[in-house]
Amino acid sequence: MNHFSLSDFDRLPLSDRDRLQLNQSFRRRTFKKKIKVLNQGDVCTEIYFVRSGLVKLCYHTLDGKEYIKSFIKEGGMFGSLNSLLNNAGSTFSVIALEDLIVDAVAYATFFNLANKYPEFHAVSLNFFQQLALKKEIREYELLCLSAQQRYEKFRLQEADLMHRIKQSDLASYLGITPVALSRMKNKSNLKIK
Amino acid sequence: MNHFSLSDFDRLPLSDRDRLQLNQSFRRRTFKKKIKVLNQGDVCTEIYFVRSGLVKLCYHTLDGKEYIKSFIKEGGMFGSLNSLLNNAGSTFSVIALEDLIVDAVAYATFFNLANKYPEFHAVSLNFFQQLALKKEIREYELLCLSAQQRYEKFRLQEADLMHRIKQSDLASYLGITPVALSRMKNKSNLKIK
DNA sequence: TCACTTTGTTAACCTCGGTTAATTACTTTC
DNA sequence: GAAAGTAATTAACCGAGGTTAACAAAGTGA
Repeated sequence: MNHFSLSDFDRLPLSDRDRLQLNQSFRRRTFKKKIKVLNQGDVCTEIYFVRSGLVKLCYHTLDGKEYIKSFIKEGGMFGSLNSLLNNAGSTFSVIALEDLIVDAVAYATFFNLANKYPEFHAVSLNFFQQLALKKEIREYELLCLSAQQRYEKFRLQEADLMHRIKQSDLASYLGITPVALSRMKNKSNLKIK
Repeated sequence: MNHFSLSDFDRLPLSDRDRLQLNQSFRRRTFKKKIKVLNQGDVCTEIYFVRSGLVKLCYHTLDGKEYIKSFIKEGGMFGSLNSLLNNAGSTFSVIALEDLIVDAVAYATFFNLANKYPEFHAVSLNFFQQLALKKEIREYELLCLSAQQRYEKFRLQEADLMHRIKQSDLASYLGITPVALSRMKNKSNLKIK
């Protein structure tokens, strides 16, 4: 969940009282690297704004495999759609890949303010629009591109993440094994030489 | 784009004048089977509600391959996010798989009414929420499930579509070739015997 | 600094799905 | 109802990626 950040709220014409309420409803939380921020299956009706650090959102299967949905870094946000919309357990876990600072806010707070301020409603609408668009792009990549093409795209578009994440996590994001990724990288190196 | 239909509007407490305007802004269109309803690359700022029939939303690649994003049947709706949100060309085409009746409405009409009626805003918010959720589920399937598992899931959850679509279109939706799907089907038949 | 753990590389082997092509079965259409 | 087009099946072959395992490299910690 990206394309939307805390600073979006600063632009809203809230009353002093409501702005205070909004600010107070944020709870700052910190997590050490490798700590699980959200556990797959747990209901989580908060939204998290990442101030610094990096997390991975990932599915864990019964046979112990991990598939990475997405990476969220500083400036981004995340939350569980299945919890927010269906009040059900999150379909994925969230794990800190770097020491993490987030601001958490209950989704209910959003709803209350959205009923009061049309501008706020536009913000939340925009958020879900951008999320749907982002998911659609990921769907396209998984459906139409080969692992090799997904790798090249990630390398170009997420250059800064390339040296912040483990190669095995990148492989899991691309939908292949670490062995396959290592193999692939060196094959394309040969072509360059 | 599903989980949202024309009947949602009937429940809205619009004024007589606005309801008339809303009803008048719908344009009924019909398409024969096999006709392209929307061409990949064209800007399309309308939303389509499917009254009867069936369409496929699909990506076409430069080398002539087709990948099916989703099927939309009567009661469902579709539109191009990239056109609605970015005023850019649609990333996919829409093709009628059966004779089709749709009601088309300009997305701008939505925006205008949403600014006027909070209830309307909730409808559009809900729409994008459900769309994001749907895309997330598809992402999960493509990332975590094998072709075989995706086939079984489709067979159970979209039973009515199984005999309305060509096997080659199902294969394209699952992300494999028609040959692979035929092979897979018969392999699992053997197991049943 | 030396042991220990984690991560990445490489090789051998295997499976699944892609490609091509021939064959059969079904639809259209005239 | 015959001809032409469209779908599905099957087989042979190939390549990408999975699996396992052994090894190397790089962190991490007492």
